[in-house]
Amino acid sequence: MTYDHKAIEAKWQDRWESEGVFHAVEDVTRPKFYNVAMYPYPSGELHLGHVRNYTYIDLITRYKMMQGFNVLSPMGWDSFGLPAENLAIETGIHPRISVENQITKMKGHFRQLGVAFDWSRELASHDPAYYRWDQWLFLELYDRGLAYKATAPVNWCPKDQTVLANEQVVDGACERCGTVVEKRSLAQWFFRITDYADRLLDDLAALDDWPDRVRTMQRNWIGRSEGARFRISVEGTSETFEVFTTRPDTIFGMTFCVLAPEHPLVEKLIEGGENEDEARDYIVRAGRESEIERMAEGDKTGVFTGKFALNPVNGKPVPIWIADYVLMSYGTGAIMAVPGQDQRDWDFATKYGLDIIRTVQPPAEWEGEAFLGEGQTVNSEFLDGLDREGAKERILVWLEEQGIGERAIQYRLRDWLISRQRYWGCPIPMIDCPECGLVPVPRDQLPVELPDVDDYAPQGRSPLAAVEEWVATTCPDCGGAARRETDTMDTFVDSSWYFFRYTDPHNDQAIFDPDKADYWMPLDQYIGGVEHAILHLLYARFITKFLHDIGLSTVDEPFLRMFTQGMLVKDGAKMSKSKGNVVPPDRYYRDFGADALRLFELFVGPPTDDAVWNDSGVPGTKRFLDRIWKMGTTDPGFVDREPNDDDDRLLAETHRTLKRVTEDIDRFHFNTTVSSLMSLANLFQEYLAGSPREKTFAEAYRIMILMLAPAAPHVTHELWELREMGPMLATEPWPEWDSSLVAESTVTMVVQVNGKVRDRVDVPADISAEQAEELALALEKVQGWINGAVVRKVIARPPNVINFVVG
RNA sequence: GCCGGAGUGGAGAAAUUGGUAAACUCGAUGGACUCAAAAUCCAUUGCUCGAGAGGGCUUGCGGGUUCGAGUCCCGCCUCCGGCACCA
Repeated sequence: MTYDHKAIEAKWQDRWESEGVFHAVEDVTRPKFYNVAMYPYPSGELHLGHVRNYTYIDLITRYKMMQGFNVLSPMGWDSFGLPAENLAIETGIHPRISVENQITKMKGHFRQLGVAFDWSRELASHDPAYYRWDQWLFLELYDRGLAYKATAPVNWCPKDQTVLANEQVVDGACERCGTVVEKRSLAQWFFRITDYADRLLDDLAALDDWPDRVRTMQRNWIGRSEGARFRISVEGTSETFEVFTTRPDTIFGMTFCVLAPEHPLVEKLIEGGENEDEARDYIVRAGRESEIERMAEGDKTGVFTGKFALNPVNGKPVPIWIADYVLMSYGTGAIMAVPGQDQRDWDFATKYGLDIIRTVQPPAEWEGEAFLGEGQTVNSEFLDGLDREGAKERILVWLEEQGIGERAIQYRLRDWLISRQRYWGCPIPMIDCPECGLVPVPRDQLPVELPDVDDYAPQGRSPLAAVEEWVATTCPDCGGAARRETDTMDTFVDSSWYFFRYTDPHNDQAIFDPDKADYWMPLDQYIGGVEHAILHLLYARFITKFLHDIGLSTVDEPFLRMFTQGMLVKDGAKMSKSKGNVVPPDRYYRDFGADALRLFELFVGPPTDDAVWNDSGVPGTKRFLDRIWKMGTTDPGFVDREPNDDDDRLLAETHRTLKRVTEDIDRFHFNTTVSSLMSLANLFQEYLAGSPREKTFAEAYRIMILMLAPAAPHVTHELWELREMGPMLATEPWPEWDSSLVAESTVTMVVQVNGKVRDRVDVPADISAEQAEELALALEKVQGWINGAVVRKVIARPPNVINFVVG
């Protein structure tokens, strides 16, 4: 017996839409619940991996709604970006057209899955009505000095012909296409996220409902180091350079200094020197190599500048070297090298025959290598005898007194490089005027719309640069001829604030109404892939803090509770379009229905873990739904009799299941939610096979339908209506369990002898230790195992277990 | 190298606090129904010794704590993820 899933599912999808069941309106009389799944890139296909995520978000939406919350669950599109643009290069079709087609397709998929979204708030980042506010946000950042243009060595992807943010370089390669990135020195736009490094780090501590691994990843990414920054002068000149160190206590062990090849002082140091040619040669080579190539060589390389630096503590001259193991992008691009206490400096010193002075006393048996452990400070004049912390404190005070340096905190986090030399993104709203310099586009001229181009192919500059009539403009300040910025923004700018826009998606006067944002923010639940643990989640936190600082948001953390779901794996790889192993859900909709598919995706394993797709699972969950359907539709009527033990047990088990299911949903154990419901259905089946059904069954069945509703909404809505159990199920309150029914009256007690299970016996739940012992000792098997020996000890944990220790 | 997480039957897995290891589902085997098949229903299904009654073993490996360990502690192995010349 099977139900007509096609007809039923289509019917309820229509009803939910036409009755606006999931349309959310601010309502101060009810607690709100803001529930968001990360907005997807509109790839056109919703595959089984996506289905898993959206089933989770939908289950929560429906469950919270039944619990009486005013739930907002919106959906939108991360529609700018490279995939659409690359498709345009291939086909010549404008990305807007392909993206909008794909959005239509995907909306159809969401509908077929029965996901409860509030479509009235739909947004798309490629829509000028949306990206206008990206540009506005950019200008707000610019006004406060948090958006700036600077020339710096940047990561360049030669395949995609664009720069990449630090976060988008994985193992030295482009995150998108896997091409090894090159270093290039280019003038680019940055957001000064490093200004927020401290807050981004400190506030992680309060995000208790985030997965620990995500918080750890962010903490490591921000990478806070405490130490000192101080100036070192170059012997025989008036030049100085600055270094950062976490070990100022080892300053007496500085036997040389190293500058990054890109360091601005390098040119002055080598010019006219004995080593000039060799040094120039080295700098050119280092500049050509990617970071991977540098590291692949293994061996550290460098070249002597010919100049000496003076150690500020004792005036001793030490050679200044250039080496690419010092990075221009971290700290000051220059270091004091202390080979005695730093392995990298040790390697370099031994290779080039430089001095090594130990300033921390290693253990007696210590041989070779830098010593990084704790020990007494030695060879360090006024620091001698102090431990690490004592020496650190002492030298910091000394450096500050001398006016040479100060305490400093250094972050691994770099500023966020947001410009891209690509077409399909939000134009940066700036104008370059030969007279006035960089001038922001006045806010009343926003949006700066993306013009059409003939050729999307990247050529090392944005395709926009070829659109002369667009680039040529007038300066808003002086009215003279000027040119527009042709780079577009990283799409992570679009996604760093879209959850604010959902709260007021149609506002054309402001980015959003702060009162509306105040009602909905922060998100009560955010769900997405762990691959966004650093990029998107860090950027979104940064922009939220900024919106807070300029008075638009009352919250400075956007996501109260974060959930990262596992991936769906097939043929040993994550299910994704780029891996070519996606399974579209269509066949499952057709053969088994969305409810069966949803149920299996919930059942397949713990939501946080990766799950392996198994094709025979969906028929299994469909069988389960068919059984539920059969129980509810083939009704022989109820016999009029007093409830018996079977009825009592049925109701009690139903309430126990209700408790378990409620708690499991609350802690995101959706797989056991489903298995509990299956177990209960098995009991129903057993009950129905026994004595004729009494009206207790109707109550148990009603609770079953309510519990199943968030997971399998279509078939449960139909049953609810068919059996005339009430108005629309979606808005029915979540049931509450009766604790007197949940409590067990009889428990199976395990009887152990020397820790081994020897028998089991049913006992009253409130049995005393004495009674339990008496009862257990009387058991034949137990007697057999004790066999006359002395019982030395009895551990009774009634009513669960009793253990006789025999000697 | 550093920082996380994981390892349980043929498969996915379960076991909120240290108290019946393997719930639930898939798969497999046998049976009922059927002319037959599908569907459905019933039974068996961790390994092992035993004709049976029943016993022994079992949560990556080796130790430990405990009356009792998948769960806690110590030492390993393997896999996955993140970071990685970050001074």
